[in-house]
Amino acid sequence: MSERPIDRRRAETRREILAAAWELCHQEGLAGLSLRELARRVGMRAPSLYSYFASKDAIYDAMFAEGQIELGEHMSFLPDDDLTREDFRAGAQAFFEFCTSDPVRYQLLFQRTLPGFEPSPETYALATDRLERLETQLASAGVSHRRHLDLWTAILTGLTSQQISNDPGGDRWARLLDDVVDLFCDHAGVPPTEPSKNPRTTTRSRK
Amino acid sequence: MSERPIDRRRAETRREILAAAWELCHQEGLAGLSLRELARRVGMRAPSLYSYFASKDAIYDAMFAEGQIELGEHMSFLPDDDLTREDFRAGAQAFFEFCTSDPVRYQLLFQRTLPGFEPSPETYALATDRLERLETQLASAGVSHRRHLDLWTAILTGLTSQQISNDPGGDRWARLLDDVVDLFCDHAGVPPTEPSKNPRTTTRSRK
DNA sequence: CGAAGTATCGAACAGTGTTAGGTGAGATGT
DNA sequence: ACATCTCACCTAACACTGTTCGATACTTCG
Repeated sequence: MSERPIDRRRAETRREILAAAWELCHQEGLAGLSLRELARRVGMRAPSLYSYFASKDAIYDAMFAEGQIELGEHMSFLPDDDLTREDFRAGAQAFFEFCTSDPVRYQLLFQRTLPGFEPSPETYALATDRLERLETQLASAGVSHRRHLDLWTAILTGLTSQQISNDPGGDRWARLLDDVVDLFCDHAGVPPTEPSKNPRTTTRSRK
Repeated sequence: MSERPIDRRRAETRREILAAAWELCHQEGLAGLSLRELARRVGMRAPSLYSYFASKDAIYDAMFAEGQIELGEHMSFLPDDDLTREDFRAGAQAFFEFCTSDPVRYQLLFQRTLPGFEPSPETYALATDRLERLETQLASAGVSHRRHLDLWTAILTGLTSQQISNDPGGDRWARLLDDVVDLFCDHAGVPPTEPSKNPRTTTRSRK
């Protein structure tokens, strides 16, 4: 019923526009997205884009949704139950790597930076769903207070945004990651993974 | 020489423009600053502003400088030497309060949000000076590793930005502040203020 | 008073997102 | 096969933006 080839063609063009939008943003910055330039890159004029997206913000919204889905996929390797401290480490690193690998995407997803842009309810639901999943994951490790969830998000976004803003391409804050995870886990009551007979300090894995 | 009344008048108008710019940004958002509207509010037309500021970004730059100076004054109650854990707490709270009390100013000072705007070298020096002062303050408390300075800034900005973005006007992240400061101080080796009966981590050892 | 300096203005330029209305091609119905 | 309809795309235009140019008043000074 909705398999009409005409719809397939439309969806294909939509994807093409979105891909060009990402490329343009990577080149000119997130706010440097110009509809006339975007249209030129896909062989159109600016007004023609409006038959595929209701507005410029609708394009940002679709990009936002894409980014959320990508993040979900990037974090999907984590189990839903019985998270260990090692999982916390791996999760933090995966999130950090996801963010720093594409600052423009990070800016769109996590910084409220575009003047006037707000994700639509359906798109925003992707973000809250992801946060709900994180909530259950933390709960499975015995971290059930919202205080701890809030602390976890604040720490992770704090590190990543400092990394992106003040040392792009470097590792000045990336190197703090493991220590911070241990700090959080100690505070939140996530037991160390290795059955060490010396629980005084963090078990330093030779890396 | 620089006391000519004509210069005083110019400086006065400059201040008037800046005040109107802050007010306009508070109403329309940081990016909602329109030169024509700004000029209208001070009884001018847009081109006249260019005899007081070289560009719109120059206005943002002056606002950035004002914000940095205000932050310096807001944090000036802290001593330069021998910071106690109580000082860390008070400093964190003061910074947090400064940021959340004016999200627009926070956005200008700490988020790289305005497309294309970068503070001028002289203005940026205000920021680096402030960070240097923080560095010496931390060092006076035995916290001399750059890792710890970076961790401190990441934690504070992480908490504040989460507070502003996800719970404006509330206290969801504000309530975490004291715990986080203690967490950091324990990790960085800042001794507790009270002479506790538990001296496990009180030794101020430099590594 | 004339001259110099200062403050402000209108008009215009090159952009921006967005809307209205029109054109031509291809699919569809009879 | 012809008429109809849908879809994709266009041009023109609007209201806005920051910014520049050149001219016009007003102030101050020699």
